[in-house]
Amino acid sequence: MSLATVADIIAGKVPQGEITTVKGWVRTRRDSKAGISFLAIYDGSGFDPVQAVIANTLENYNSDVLSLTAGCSVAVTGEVVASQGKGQSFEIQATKVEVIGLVEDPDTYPMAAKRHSIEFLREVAHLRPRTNIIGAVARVRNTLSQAIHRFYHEQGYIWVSTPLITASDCEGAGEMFRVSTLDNENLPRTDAGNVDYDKDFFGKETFLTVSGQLNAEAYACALGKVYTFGPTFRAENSNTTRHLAEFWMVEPEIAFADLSDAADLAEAMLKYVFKAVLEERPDDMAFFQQRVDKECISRLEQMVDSDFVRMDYTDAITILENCGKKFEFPVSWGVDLSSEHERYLAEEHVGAPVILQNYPKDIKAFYMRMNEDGKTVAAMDVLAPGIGEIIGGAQREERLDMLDKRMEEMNIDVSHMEWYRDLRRYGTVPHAGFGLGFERLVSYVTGVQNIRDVIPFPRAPRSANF
RNA sequence: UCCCCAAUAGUUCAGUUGGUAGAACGGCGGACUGUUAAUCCGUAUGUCGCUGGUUCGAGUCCAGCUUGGGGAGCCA
Repeated sequence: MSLATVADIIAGKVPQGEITTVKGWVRTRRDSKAGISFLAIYDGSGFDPVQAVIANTLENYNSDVLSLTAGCSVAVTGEVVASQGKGQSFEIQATKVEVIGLVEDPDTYPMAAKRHSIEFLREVAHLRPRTNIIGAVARVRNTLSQAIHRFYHEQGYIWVSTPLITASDCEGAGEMFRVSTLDNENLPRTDAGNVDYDKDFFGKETFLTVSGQLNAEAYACALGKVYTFGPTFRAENSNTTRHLAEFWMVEPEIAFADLSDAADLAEAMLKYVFKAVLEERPDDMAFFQQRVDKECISRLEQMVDSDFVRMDYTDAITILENCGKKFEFPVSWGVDLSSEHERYLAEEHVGAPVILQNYPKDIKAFYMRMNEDGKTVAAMDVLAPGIGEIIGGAQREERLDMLDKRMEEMNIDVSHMEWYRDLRRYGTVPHAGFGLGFERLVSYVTGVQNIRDVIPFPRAPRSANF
């Protein structure tokens, strides 16, 4: 007797005639008074449940089997046989049904109904992985995550674990969460009356990181090709379908590389992970295609086979100015593109993700490399239809004098940045990298529109439940 | 943070000019069937988000608040 997953049984990987046990949860029960019941059992191993056929001759048929409802946990033992019914190739002819855990009140079990709004499921985040859609999201998310690690590993990148607690308050990527062990009710004060962070755990002000990039640069300037993949925190009061206070980010950093190399890497990485999802999760993707977004599979298939469009910011402005469309925010060279502009470029003008490059220096961060024109920096954004910015990256300023000039222009406190300047003082090299918002990637791949539904327990302003 | 919309049964929703609460699904009971989110019959659902106001009377009108959704800004 063996223990098998639902996925292996319905895929025919368990030989017919073998006695096996599956452990999982009941999705539905259908009774036939002709003398049998059918249980659809899922265990998370794949999208489709396995059917267990249970004869009323089983000793606990009346006492246990007939009281099973959606959500009950069971262990079913029986012979794997070819199914007599339509809808599945293989099923289990049960010889034993063991009830592990009943649902104590089926009438109020939140997951019992057939259809739920995605908003309701958000309120029961501890139970929603039991649904088809959130289960599928979890598997696709895992596949994307594994594929990202595999991609960088195969390309010779080192995975660097950058710190989540940081003292750099000038990363410029947004508001930060304070990390402190001080007693808020009784804060220590300096003679001048300010909070005395010398008394705090780290002896200085500390925060949760908004990006691992600066630390990743240090390792790239020693190990060549590195990446970070971990959680990131932004205390911005953003209430949208594409922002989280806690999200995961993939940040590769490449030494001896320029902007074009970073764009090449972004394109290759996206194609690699799209291909992995298409190959490894056809069951879940078929569900998303049927119920969430008709285009989700064809979109990925097209992208795997086509070159991404690359466009300079300056050319994008010309396109927007001449497209004849009225925008709420007027377009001219030097403005930061807003959602409507990015949407037009990605969704209407190109109809696919587009890589925008070489932005005006005044709308970008201090560490981005100044171009020869003195007006633009070697920055890039990957804009995805329906999502917007999915990747933001740049070639880093490797020239110390230029870096200092930019930090001065942007009023950045250099005192925390000496270590970062050292990277330019001791054997500096051109290098480049980008940040990929992992949840935005999951959202793009699955077609699930709200970012709060592609992370297990979303954290957002006024929302940190479970 | 700003703009718009919503809140009624476990869930998804309907509820007319203000007159005392309804359907479907799910649950429960039964019928029927190698069933496929089965089908058919029966049955119970409830602090109408909260507080106040208008009114003889408020799920319905008004104000404030709370929560949720969409859009914008910020960004990944």
